[in-house]
Amino acid sequence: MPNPALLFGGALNYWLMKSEPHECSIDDALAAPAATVPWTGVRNYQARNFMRDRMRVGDGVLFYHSSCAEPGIAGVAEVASRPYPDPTQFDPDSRYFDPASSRSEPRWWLVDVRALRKTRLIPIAELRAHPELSGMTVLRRGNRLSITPVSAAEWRFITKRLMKEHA
DNA sequence: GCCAACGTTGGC
DNA sequence: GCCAACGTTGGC
Repeated sequence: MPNPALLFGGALNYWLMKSEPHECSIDDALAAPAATVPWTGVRNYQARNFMRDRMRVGDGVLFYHSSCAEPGIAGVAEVASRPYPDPTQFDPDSRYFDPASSRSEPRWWLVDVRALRKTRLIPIAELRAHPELSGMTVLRRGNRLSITPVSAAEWRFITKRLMKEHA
């Protein structure tokens, strides 16, 4: 088995990951040990597949606050672990418990995410206002995916331009 | 709280 | 395997 980094040309991928700030905000993530949090609770197959099959340690992450007063990008993070089974699926006391899953055949996988820095909040309306970002998956009508891919161009535009502007 | 959009469930 | 009903997401 060749090194996956060779197969993928060593190129990193970029992602946008939604978190509800009352569950885990960018401040919460930065305050965690090693500024790292397990991305628990994803119970959507497409989002799971991104974490389980596509993410690599070091991938860039736009940390997005959702279901809150000010939805938008709140910080920059990175993928900090390889995928592993989400422990909450085995915990009967967890709201994410999945009785249909088993330790021998886990259904739900996650990665650890390390917060790198908090940024000014970039509201979703501002993202929509930039034609450069019109192709972003997260902006698509009716999108509900909590994890979506971000292109290298979108990543550059957001991190190098929007994050340097003032609100 | 509304509601569009979409994923999941389950009867057939 | 179809598809109606239902549940959830998440911006507004």
